[in-house]
Amino acid sequence: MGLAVVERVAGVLARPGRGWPEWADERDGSMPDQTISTDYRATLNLPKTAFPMRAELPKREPARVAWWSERRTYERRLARNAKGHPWILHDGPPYANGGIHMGHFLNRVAKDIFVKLHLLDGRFAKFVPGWDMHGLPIEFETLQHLGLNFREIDPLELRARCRERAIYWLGVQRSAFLRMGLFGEYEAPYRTIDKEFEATIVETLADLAEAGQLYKGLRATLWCIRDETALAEAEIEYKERRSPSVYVRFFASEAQRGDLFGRTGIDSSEAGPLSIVIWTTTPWTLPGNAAIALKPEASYGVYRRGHELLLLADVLAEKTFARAPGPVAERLGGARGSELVGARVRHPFLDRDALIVSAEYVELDSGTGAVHTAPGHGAEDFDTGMRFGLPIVNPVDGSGYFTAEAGPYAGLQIFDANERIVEDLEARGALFAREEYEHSYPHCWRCKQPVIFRATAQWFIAMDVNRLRKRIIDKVPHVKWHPAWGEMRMLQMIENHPEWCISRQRTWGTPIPSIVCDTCDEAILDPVLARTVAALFRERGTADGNASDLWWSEPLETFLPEHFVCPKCAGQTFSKEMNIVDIWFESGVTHRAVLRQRGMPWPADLYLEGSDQYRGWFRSNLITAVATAGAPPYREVVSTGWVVDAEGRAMHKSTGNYIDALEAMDKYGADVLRLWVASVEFTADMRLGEKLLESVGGVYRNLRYRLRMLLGLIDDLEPGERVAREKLAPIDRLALSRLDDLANAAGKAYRAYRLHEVYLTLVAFDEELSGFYIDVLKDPMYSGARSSARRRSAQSALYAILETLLVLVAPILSFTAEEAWQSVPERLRGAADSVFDLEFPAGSERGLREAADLELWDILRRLRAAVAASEGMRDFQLAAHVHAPPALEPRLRELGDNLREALVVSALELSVDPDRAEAHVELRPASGDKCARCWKYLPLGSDPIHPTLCAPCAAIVRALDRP
RNA sequence: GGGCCAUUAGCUCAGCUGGUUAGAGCGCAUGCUUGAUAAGCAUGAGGUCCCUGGUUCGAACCCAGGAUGGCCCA
Repeated sequence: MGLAVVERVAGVLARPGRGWPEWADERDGSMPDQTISTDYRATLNLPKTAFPMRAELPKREPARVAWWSERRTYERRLARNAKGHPWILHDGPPYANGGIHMGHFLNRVAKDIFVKLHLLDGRFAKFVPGWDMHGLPIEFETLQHLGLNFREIDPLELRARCRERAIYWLGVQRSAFLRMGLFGEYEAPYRTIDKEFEATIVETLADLAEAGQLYKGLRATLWCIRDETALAEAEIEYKERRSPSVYVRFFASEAQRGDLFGRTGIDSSEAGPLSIVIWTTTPWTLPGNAAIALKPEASYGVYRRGHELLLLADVLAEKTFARAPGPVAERLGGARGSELVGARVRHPFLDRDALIVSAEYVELDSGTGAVHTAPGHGAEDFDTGMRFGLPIVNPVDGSGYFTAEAGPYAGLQIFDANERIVEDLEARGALFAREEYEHSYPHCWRCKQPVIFRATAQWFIAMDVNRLRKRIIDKVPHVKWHPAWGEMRMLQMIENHPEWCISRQRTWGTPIPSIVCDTCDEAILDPVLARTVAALFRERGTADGNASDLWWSEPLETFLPEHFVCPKCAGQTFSKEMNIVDIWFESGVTHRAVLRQRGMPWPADLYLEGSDQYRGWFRSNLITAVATAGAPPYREVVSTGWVVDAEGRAMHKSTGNYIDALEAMDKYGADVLRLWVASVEFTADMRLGEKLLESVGGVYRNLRYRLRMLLGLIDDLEPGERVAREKLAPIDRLALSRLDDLANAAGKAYRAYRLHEVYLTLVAFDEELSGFYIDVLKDPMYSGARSSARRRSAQSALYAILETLLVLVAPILSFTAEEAWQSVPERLRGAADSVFDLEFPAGSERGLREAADLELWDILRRLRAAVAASEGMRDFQLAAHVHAPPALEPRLRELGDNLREALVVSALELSVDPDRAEAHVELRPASGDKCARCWKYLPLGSDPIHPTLCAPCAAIVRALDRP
């Protein structure tokens, strides 16, 4: 028999790579004694698994994406959940015009995590991704690419080119999204160019028109007089330009003079003409003047300067007077801007008044503090005009010539008119001073000519018709906002925002099917016509996404209802208007175009986007939903912050701190980046940099190694040998109570969208698992008899931990969880082909038993920590004496040998100590000698054939020797 | 310029309605282990809780003002 052992030893030593290191003999004088003791290593049950230590994520992940796709893992799980309660995260469409950055990564992965969570939870969590594919940035980029102005290309041709471009970018983004490991209907996403989508847009317009929610009104737009087109902010370049800078007197009439004297506390006997002095660099806008804006809280004074009286801001008086030679001025009286509101003065050359109004934007570092206001010629002026009900004077035509409304200047080109106007002002005595002025002025990106502001007719959604604004505000609190301040943010967006202008004079988009009466010029958006248009889109559009080309390609008669007459003048001939709808309106109807389709309910359970979407998609969807369906399209809204660089600054391609998502995945692997998403508080801004990702990589490795250890420990467990929970060894039962606790906490955090809390919970458990439970189990697992009840109990608990941990971690570390699940012995995996076929642990109602278990678990951890932290001898060299208070002692005694295991000592004594409130451990050297096999200090030599072994080890080894 | 958000250890974050000595993980240092080994365990160092002022017996926490950064507007 002895020989048999020696032979076995020889076999062990001969195994490649498993010999003693060369330095072993010099290391410790006792080595000769131990040489034989190492021989028993082969009789231990050491961890065994094929799950590799090195993740090699960038290499392995793409194969896993293909694996999921081939096995249709998402689709099959969704089908299995078909009877479950739906849980729908409605996807906000990214814009299809570029590659993907870490902001996309965060957004997609956060969504994916919650989709997977709910799939695991048995919910019908169908996820239909979408893309926003129309709009100016794509049109702009395409035109630049072609080197053309949009008037130089046939609209249908331009639309075809834009469509190609958008579809190309959709493809680029989709493949990057799949690389991230996302689940969802990526083979059939929704696109805003789909015929059903475009039809829905137009139908929504029809509904709004029918409800009287649409109107056509004026709006100040940037306008290029050479190209005769409205421009968007993106099409503007700022260049230096030289303009006349003029200070102009607006004289008060006799009656107006009296009013102003009263307001400024000046004696009515004061002689001389009174005027308010304004400053402008665009004299040609003076024909459009309707008001003078003052800063409400600023102080204004009336100054005598020679024979005349001048009113302007006190802080700017000296500077202004210095521009025109004259006597020293004397302040006679004054008032706050707000006190002057409502007064009037005469227009310098037209027969009308200018009203004094207030505006916060008036600045006091240049000019006179009295701002010439022409609502037709400036965005701020326009808003002020709306607030004070000023006439929107628009005396300029599309090519930059004055109309009859401009009186004496009719027919003049506006910039040419500057000189004439200044001369006339001078002749009338209205010119206080003039200079030339070099300043930054907006120019058209295409023709490089200076642009102007011009009031144009646009389509609006009326926020206050049918109390729409009020109805929206009432619904906002019905939504659950994460974080909670989102509610206030949204309320402010709705309250403070003016009317929503939904028309654009562009080509790449969905048409607003409005028509103009040739007789009376009335613009009409007829619901019946609009529905005809939508129906034709559905009927004649193809899968290419060209349905709305029909508005360009077909004559109006195709759409016009029979016997249609102008509701205003009964005219019978009409023309198409060629406006497209704002893309925010397009994405604003995704809830109509996507939800309720393909078995999804309305409203959605969740919208999750960056915090810029309070202004954008959250808002646009809310408005169209309340306007057409009377309720918000979402039950809950989660907003995320922005990904910024390691120093907290915004990422830009131009500043070089930009991180490309594909490159990052190639370097770190999607799972490390996914873990980063969970590791940060995503409702605030998130910093990201190399160093940070390295450290997340460290946490990833920890998690991975512990999964590997669990896999290694359960390798030889047979399904039939799994021990029922009630029959587990006491410490294993405690471990499962702790596991339930984890599942509860993680589930709660997940469902509240507190990902970072999930992460902290998992990492903390992982530490506890590794530092305590696994450490404690090593001895029984390694040195116990292979199929002993003790080992099978421990393995059953470890298996439960592994499975639960994989489910908890799968939404985040999808690749790693799947890889680990595939490394679980097939016989244990049962019917679950994928980790995503498992069930999310149901929340347990924590009972008294569980609470008591957790308490005991913590006591054991504390006792073990005391042993581990003891100086000098360690672990099995020690024998422990636990002194327990009377209430605790029986509970510890029930643990039996598990108590000794938990402290990782060779021997344990337990006694009651009535004087102690807490258990206390006293340590002394263990008696006996180190067993060559299990390393515990015990009496050795009970078996003469195995003199270096303790009795239990000797019995195990003998059993192994039997054939 | 306005609204909102953030600021706690080198990094990522906890810190409940104000209450002893402000915690965790990662990283770092030191030691142990060599039967999780490109691993495991223990111990330790590390903090002007952004700043200033106020309220309070007591402030990371409440109030006011400011700084820096971010988002949305202007």
